[in-house]
Amino acid sequence: MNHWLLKSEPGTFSIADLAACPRKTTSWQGVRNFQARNMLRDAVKKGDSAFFYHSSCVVPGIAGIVTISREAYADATAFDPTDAHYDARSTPKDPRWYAVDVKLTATFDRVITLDQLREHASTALSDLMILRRGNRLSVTPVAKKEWDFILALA
DNA sequence: GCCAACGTTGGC
DNA sequence: GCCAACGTTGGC
Repeated sequence: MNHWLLKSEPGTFSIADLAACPRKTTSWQGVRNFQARNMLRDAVKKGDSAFFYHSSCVVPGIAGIVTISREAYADATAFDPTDAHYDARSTPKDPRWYAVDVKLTATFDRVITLDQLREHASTALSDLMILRRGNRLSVTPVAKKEWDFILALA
């Protein structure tokens, strides 16, 4: 079982929005970056856990945990001309973009803030992608050691 | 709103 | 295949 970190802008879709979804489950769609797509399509497996990260907001940080409840399938938003994530180059026969389903399994009482994570940037979390300069990937792997360390901060 | 740090596109 | 231009992300 692998671990991941998924970014979402709470102004667009927050952990509270996920909590309000039926079965606390939603389709994680709209990823339009090839590196992130490759991870979603090839590496993210059913049963994997992921941190739910709030980005581009007042207090960026990890707000909770989701589990992958369905592995990669074609991202339908790419086929919808009225959708903000429409991509004419993606077709049902030859999908360019993929989604997975995630289910909310934990909401932290307090967000583990980016500042908190940074306190360990030169020690336990020195390899954490989210702390790397200029990192923009919306799907990044989290090593088991890092995962356990971060969990202890919650 | 600014800006650094990318990723993507397209002309050549 | 190179690379300039452009677009996007995301913290501040």
